[in-house]
Amino acid sequence: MSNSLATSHCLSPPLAKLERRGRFSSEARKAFLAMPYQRQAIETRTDIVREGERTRGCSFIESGTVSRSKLLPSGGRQIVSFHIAGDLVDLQSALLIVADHTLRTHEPSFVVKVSERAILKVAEDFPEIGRSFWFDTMVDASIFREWSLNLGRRSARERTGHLLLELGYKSEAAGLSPRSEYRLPMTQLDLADALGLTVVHVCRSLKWLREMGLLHLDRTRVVIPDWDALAHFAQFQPLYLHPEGPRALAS
Amino acid sequence: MSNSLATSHCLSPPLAKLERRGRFSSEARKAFLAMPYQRQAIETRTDIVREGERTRGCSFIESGTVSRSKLLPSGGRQIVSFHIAGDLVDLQSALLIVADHTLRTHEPSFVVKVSERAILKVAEDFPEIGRSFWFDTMVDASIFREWSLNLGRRSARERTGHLLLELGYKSEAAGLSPRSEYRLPMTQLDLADALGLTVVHVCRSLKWLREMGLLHLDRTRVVIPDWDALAHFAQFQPLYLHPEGPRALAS
DNA sequence: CGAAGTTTTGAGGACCTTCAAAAGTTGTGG
DNA sequence: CCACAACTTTTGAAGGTCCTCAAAACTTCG
Repeated sequence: MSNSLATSHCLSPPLAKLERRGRFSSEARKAFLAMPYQRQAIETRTDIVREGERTRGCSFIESGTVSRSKLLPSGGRQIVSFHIAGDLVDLQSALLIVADHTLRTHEPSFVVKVSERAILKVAEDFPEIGRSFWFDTMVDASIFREWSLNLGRRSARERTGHLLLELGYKSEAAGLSPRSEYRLPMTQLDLADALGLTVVHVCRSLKWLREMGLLHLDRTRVVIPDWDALAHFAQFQPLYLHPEGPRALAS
Repeated sequence: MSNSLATSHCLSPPLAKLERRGRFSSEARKAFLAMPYQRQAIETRTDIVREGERTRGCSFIESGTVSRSKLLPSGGRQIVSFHIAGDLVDLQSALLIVADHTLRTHEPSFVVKVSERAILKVAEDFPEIGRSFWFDTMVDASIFREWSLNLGRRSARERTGHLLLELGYKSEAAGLSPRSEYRLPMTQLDLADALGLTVVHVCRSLKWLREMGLLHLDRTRVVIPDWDALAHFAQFQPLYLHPEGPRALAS
């Protein structure tokens, strides 16, 4: 748990993500990077934020993989999203007082924590940053809507394919890998919890996708040999990720 | 389609919703109500915004009921949320350039449309309003997460009960009715599209809930005779609606 | 009053789950 | 570096939830 100070390149991944959608002024950039933070190395399968607890600061992912999940009293778990390097995975803690879901790592990760106050201040002082945060929350919401569609209206095989396409797409957008070949640190049980299925059926769905030539799996490596074929099968259209970025401001 | 001008009480329902979570300064309130708008009467089952189209202005609900839904190329439809009087149902159009879902009325409704520019300006000029918008988007996102849990991990009966509890809760919070007795303008087909089920199975689920004494249905009227019993059965906990409101600003 | 839409019921079938166990992989300590 | 334990993936068999197809009863609206 090292402390702030000095050249804060730990905040670069989230800044880069925000700036993919539109450049900031250099003052805004400077103010963003000047936020005090704490950097933490988190090991695999460790909770960063727990459902029901009061929020304390906003966590960004510098590197690694994190999921958001919700628990049912009866024991069921639903993963509602996966996040990778650069994701502002915990922006909601800036305004929401109590966490409605759990954040947990799926591989050794580095997490950068900034106080809510600093987030809210930089959002207020630099409206371009405030809008960028708001836009990020909107895209998040859009992704949740797509997951509802996935869970409610797609078959297990389509659902599985769709998730793997989304992960590839986001990985490429974050500059981590080509979209059709990436590392997948999640177990099939994790995938099952994200897909609203059982491990057994995820395994069978993956097997079917492999047999159809739509997918190659090698340990933790996903290869999508024909992106368009799988995208067609799973009805994947990246519109919901809003790659077009936010509305440009007219004068 | 009457025009702006004069005392704008059409914007009162959305303003009231925002102020439930924390009062605005009188200048902020005045600026909010001073936004130019268009008021439209929309008949039942009419699209306000269509998936894939460019966004043009933000719609608020003055009165009525509206759903958000996404379509599958294969014809499936998934409703991802329902909205009632006061809901800022279309805030995302302020920043998202192309709509990722459709907004449609479920009863005759009055909708108030404000330009994105006016929204962004009032959010910038009054940070308290900007934060309030952002908070609203966050709560929206939280509700989508809960729907993912609902679709992925609850049985048809639990799912159905959970939705009816959410609608009652929101209806009471909006000051429209007691939570355990409200009007439901949606058909069972609509509920099916929201629950990821078929009409047939929604009908059977409702029948079962009725037989268990957890629910009374009288035409368009829902009565929940024992709120706690149904809430226990459906594992409904309103935490995800964040009734506690946004973080109060220190200093 | 007739037409269109909505709700309800029945019967059969499909998709996904549950339970169980084997095979394969990863991590740890001796 | 091997041995062993814990975990993960895979396969099989049986069963249940939810779907499909079909049609009747009921409601709404012009």
